Amino acid sequence: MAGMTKRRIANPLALAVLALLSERPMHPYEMSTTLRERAKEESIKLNYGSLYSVVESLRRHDLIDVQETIREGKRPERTVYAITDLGRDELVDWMSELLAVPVKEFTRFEAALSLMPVIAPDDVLRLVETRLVRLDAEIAAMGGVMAEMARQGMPYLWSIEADYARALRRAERDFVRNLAEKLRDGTLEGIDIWRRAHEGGDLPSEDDWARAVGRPLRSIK
Amino acid sequence: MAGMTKRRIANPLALAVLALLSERPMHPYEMSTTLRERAKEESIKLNYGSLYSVVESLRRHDLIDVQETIREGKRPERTVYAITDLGRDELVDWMSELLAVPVKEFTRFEAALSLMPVIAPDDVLRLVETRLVRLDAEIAAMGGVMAEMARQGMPYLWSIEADYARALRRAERDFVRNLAEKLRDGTLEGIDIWRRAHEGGDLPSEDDWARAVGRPLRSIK
DNA sequence: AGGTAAATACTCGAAGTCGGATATTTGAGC
DNA sequence: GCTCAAATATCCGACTTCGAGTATTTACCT
Repeated sequence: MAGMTKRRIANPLALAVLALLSERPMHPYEMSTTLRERAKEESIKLNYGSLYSVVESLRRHDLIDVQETIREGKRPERTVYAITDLGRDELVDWMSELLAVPVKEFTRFEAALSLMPVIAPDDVLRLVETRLVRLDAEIAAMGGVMAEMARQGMPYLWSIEADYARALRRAERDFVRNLAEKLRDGTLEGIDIWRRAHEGGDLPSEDDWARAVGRPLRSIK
Repeated sequence: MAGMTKRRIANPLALAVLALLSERPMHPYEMSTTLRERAKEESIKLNYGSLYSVVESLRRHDLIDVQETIREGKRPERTVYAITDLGRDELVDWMSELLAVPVKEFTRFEAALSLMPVIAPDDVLRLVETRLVRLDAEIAAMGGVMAEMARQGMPYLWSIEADYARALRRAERDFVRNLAEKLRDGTLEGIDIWRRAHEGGDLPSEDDWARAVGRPLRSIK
């Protein structure tokens, strides 16, 4: 259970393939349409190129097997795959690890926040205000999708990942709203140095910060 | 500002390189140590192999330039790079887009949630309870790091990305806590079908779900 | 003086990722 | 019965990513 050894196959799409094949054998194209039908595309990045290489990789590692290769008329051949016992074990083990062990995810917005001082504070304010509007719109849209799914009689269990995504977006929105306020009223700690550095027209240099703080800079951690 | 054309260079590490070179010219190894010193490694995935290819890619696109190549003693050559005007524009444009436009990020936990029914509900409960403990520990540790940075006189601005990461983790913790409760007291909608499907020893099939709901399955969206 | 750990500075190849190209068949509308 | 869009099913090559390897120099300890 949740063996922490580095997994040779890491793409979540491979996990989805194992999950689908644990229901019944399929060929890759059917996997892609099934994922789309069940709206898993929203939570697991699916693209055709990756699908076929991921399937081939699973086969090489004996987690799935070719069941048959059929050809109907002159269409391209369809190769139908089935999950192996090894694949079933891997599915449970991998899922257990994903559910039990939080891992750090590197998001783009976090990267941008960490480099924020390269943009002048007033410009940042305008940009995050724009983000705020879009986040609110997105959150509302997510609510709409979930309501529609409920209306169609689908259990919450089917859209739980959407609910999770919305919870994260809400947290982001609250954070951004708070940041915008602190930028607007000037209470963000460090904003004075940041603003002065940009007044000269240049980006703030390491020295600007060093002068402002006690001086360390080379002694963090 | 924030031109939405697909960026040929997408790796956030390239953004960090542009940001560093906007301060002063550097060679790649110095970039890596500087990023580490400033704790940017926490928010921007850094690995050596990627660094050198990303730098070469930036050079090919004329966003940075070779300034000089020096050799001290018998050490390997150091190639020092400088940002170009084009690079400065790209930095501002890219940063603006990252700050203003929320994009969907595919997290592993979201993928796992969407495939959750392949594990029996009681097992899922144990797994997410473990996650809950680890999330609490992680959130506490993040608070410790931020407090220590503040103690050393560093402005909040320098650890704002850590604060954001913590806000997301807190939202995740609240979500997971809520999920665990609903699993424990059986109020999670759909749990009965889920549990019955696993009682037979098999994983729930599409038909199990189809029988349980109105029947559509092939008519979602 | 000798040894070794850490720091310096990159290089390489295997593997994975991605979007678009390809080639056929079915279906809907006129 | 003809055409054009959509569906069916996969392949390809350019580009990235990643971890591990290489080779030297400096710093420190005994």
